[in-house]
Amino acid sequence: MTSLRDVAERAQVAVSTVSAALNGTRPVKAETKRRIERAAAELGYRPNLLARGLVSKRTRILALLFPPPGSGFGLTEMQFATGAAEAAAELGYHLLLSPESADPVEELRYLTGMGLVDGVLLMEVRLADERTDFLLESGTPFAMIGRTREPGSLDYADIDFARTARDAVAHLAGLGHRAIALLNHSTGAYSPGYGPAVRAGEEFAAAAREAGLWYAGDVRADTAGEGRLAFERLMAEHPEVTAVAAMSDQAAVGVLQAVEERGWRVPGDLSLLLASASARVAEMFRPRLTTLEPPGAELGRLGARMLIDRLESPGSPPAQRLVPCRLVIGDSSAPPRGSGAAR
Amino acid sequence: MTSLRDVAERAQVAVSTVSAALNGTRPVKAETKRRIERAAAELGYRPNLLARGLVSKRTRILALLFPPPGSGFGLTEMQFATGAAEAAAELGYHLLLSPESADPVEELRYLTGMGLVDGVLLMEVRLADERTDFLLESGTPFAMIGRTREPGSLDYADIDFARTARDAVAHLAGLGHRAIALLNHSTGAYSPGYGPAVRAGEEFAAAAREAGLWYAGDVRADTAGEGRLAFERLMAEHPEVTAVAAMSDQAAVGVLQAVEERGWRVPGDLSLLLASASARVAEMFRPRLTTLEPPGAELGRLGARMLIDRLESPGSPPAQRLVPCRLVIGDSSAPPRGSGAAR
DNA sequence: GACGCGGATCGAAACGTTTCGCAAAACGTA
DNA sequence: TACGTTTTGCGAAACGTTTCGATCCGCGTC
Repeated sequence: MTSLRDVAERAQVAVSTVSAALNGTRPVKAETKRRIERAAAELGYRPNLLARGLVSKRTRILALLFPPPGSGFGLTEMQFATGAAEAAAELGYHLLLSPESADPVEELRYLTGMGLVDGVLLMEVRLADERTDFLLESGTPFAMIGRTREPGSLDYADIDFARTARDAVAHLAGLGHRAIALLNHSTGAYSPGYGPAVRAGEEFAAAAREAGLWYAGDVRADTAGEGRLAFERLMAEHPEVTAVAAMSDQAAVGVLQAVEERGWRVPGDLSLLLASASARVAEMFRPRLTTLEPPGAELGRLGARMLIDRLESPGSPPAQRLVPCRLVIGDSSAPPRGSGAAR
Repeated sequence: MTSLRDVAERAQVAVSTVSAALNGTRPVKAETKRRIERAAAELGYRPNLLARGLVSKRTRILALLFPPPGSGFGLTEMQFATGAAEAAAELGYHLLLSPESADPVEELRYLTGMGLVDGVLLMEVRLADERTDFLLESGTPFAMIGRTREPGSLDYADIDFARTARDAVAHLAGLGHRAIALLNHSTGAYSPGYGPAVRAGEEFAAAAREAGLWYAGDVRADTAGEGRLAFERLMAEHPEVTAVAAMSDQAAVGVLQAVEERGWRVPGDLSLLLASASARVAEMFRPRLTTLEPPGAELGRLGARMLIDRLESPGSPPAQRLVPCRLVIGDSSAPPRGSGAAR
């Protein structure tokens, strides 16, 4: 491993001069600089990040905490990670992928105490999240993908649920639907206060109200089995519902089962929207589902970028970005049954 | 940030003694040790990884290179990452998620040159892979998820394609199929020599031969459109084929389209297997597809573990593990058309 | 009572950087 | 020529560890 000293020797200057020349920390005579750069290139010199980090207290490493598997870790969550890693790499940073153990706060204490990471990127943020409390208290810079209930002046990138819900509702209302339902995540599978579930619920309700649509909100399912039952119950209690938006792809599978069982067809008898699933997933369904595709990679990129901004200019105003899901129209949404148009 | 020196002061001993006591590097009198440990706990001391790494030349950080998005990065690939991160964490290591740029070797040179990572975990390995050449030459420890054509004494964890193909073929043969086809990845989308494509092709052919089945191997598709066309062509040329295994979920979508267009049903008229897709994905299809679920998380875990073994006992014999995909039987495989059994 | 020995602890050096006060050289001006 | 100013480069210290030879102490032995 070639060090700054080797370069200094070869270029016939002092170590500190090499450092200055290579980093542009202070002016170095053009000719000397050239000589140093040549020596560095010839020796294939690469600065040692550890030594640099030790003195500068900056490692240019970001940690991304990811929740234990099973808690709905899908394609979208992976896009957070790859998007963040890419944005970080573009800006000269690295991303550490840290699995979250049973005690996330202890995990964070450990992670930040080592001096290894400059900042933390949080995902799967809950409305009240102990992790943010710890990070605030410990003074560790961080940004969130998702957000707490009162993000105050914290940095975050999240889905624009308000906009997304209104787009979806407008799509359905435009087709002629008058009564819709949101098949939300079940409270059991996710810790209570799981942001997306709560916000989707609130915003779909608001959007439906604004559009003058009847709305059933408290229908919940996360598995195919649950989805089937939930849909049956919904139809029993509210037969007027002609369109359903499902938050979970698994639950959508159950709805399709139930639809088939009663001899119905999608979209003739029921319009089915998939909320929070990539178009790639929606394509696998028959018929191709209309979907609200979450901007996973973009949120990851934004999160990483705002964290880096925070690190490099700590005083700047908080960055808070909301990005709507993209409505990708498939073959599962059509005018409601009995409207005469499609059958 | 509390340092070794603070602990030493509080415990009234020398810095080096604290280091020895905390790491067990050399014997320290029980009472002294207790005193030191108490002081460390009271101060909330955490060793600084950078300083430690600087002298020990070991950071306990592993890098996982992941390919640029678009090259078929799905749920399985993500499981490599999370599995590896978890296994690493269990053993006290960290995982750096590194996006691979256009020049992977330069990327590696950079990554390993900084002294930041102890070893590298490679995925999406090709049969002839320049990255392994570089890593071997530079003496960087590494392990592969996947493998080159001649892995020699390299460490790897890969899918057991031979076993997987035989399981799949046995399943189909047992149902009565006599002629099958593998809908492989198209050569265009993947760099030539993409291991899984080549090995799946070879092993399915071998398994079919052994089972006495007629086999069509050179059918390729990676998108729905390609899948539809490929299937149509297959049926035109080889109408005797009654079962298809698709390597790509997208291609399977195309096959289902084509099946529907000709008024057929799955599995009555065609048995369709999904190779290399998680059961969760297979469930979204109607009917639920029979699938060969790759052991993504396990391969990730194995890869991380063998890399760590290599780091901690460099002389140990190479670890090479093959794990078969799990055959998850869905509703898409049944006796062949015309067999009288199912219709 | 001197000597040697082993266990326990200490102190200093080293890892590869950055940072900073200072000295040397170069230049312009009186 | 002498002096002040700017430019350029140097050397030492510091970051928080690990490592290793040196030192100190108590004890048994002859």
